[in-house]
Amino acid sequence: MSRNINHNDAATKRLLECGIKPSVQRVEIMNYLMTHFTHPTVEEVYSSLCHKIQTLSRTTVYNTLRLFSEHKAALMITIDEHRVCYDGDTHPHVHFYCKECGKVIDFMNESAPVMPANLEIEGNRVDEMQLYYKGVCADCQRFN
Amino acid sequence: MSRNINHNDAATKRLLECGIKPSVQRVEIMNYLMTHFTHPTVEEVYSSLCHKIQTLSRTTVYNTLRLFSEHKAALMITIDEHRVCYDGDTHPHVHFYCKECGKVIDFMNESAPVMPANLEIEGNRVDEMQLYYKGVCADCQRFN
DNA sequence: ATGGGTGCAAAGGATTTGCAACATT
DNA sequence: AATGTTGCAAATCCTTTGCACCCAT
Repeated sequence: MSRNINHNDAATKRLLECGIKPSVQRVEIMNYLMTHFTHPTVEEVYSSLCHKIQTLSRTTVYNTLRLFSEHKAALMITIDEHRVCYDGDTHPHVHFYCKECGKVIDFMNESAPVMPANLEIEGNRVDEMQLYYKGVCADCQRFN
Repeated sequence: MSRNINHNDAATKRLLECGIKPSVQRVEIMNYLMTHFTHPTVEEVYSSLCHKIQTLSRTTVYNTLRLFSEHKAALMITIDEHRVCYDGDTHPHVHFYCKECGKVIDFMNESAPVMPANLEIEGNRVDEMQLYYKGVCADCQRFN
């Protein structure tokens, strides 16, 4: 149980650093993101936490994850045409999407674009860069 | 009218090069993509062409654009969390998404990743790379 | 008691599916 | 005739919205 308290401390710290007021739900969702690197969807976060927080609603998960991404406390990933997913790791790295199974994988060794401060291109203010690769993952190649 | 015939010839040629059997609908949709660089959504393609092809259905536009992207005749862009859009220009270039108005803009001068042949990373077959920038466009900054 | 946070139910919207009609070879 | 293409209607699924309740300050 002390493990859990520590995790939640880290989550709370992260929220405060990003200017987000911690609530029970927000801390648990951030804790989930900080301990699961599976690029979860709203549904996955919801169904993983709804037992722990009995009253949790999907709406709150939607609101919270959106809030996180607006405060750069998490990354919103739109690589999957069907649904959005989130990443607790906000350091620049490449995401790979498997068109067969929908899985999202981190490519840590590929060079990812690094966001410079105050970038403006042709008058447009840029504040996020993401590099997406798409293809067929190792598992899906094996089974087909 | 001869202009139109020329356009459609180019569209037909492109379809054949990509191994897609040309039909009236497919040629018109490809022609639309090859003459409009606005990153249209399914709805935009549909409502632009439904007067010209009276019987056109949204289903066909969905099917056709998906087919195009599978055959690399067009690019499916998932930068907008709410809807997919398409680009007839398949040369590597960066896409910018305005979070305010949802517009997608090409950044032709930014260096974009170029897809090498037969790329495999950690066993995963990569066959597409896209670099997305997000922020607030020049117009939306002006009005806020 | 005030303001933000939460959650339910309903609405909205994009996309897919099943199937019948149609066109083309 | 056979095969692939189209299009309608319905279904599905993700996400947002409106509103009421609740909690903490």
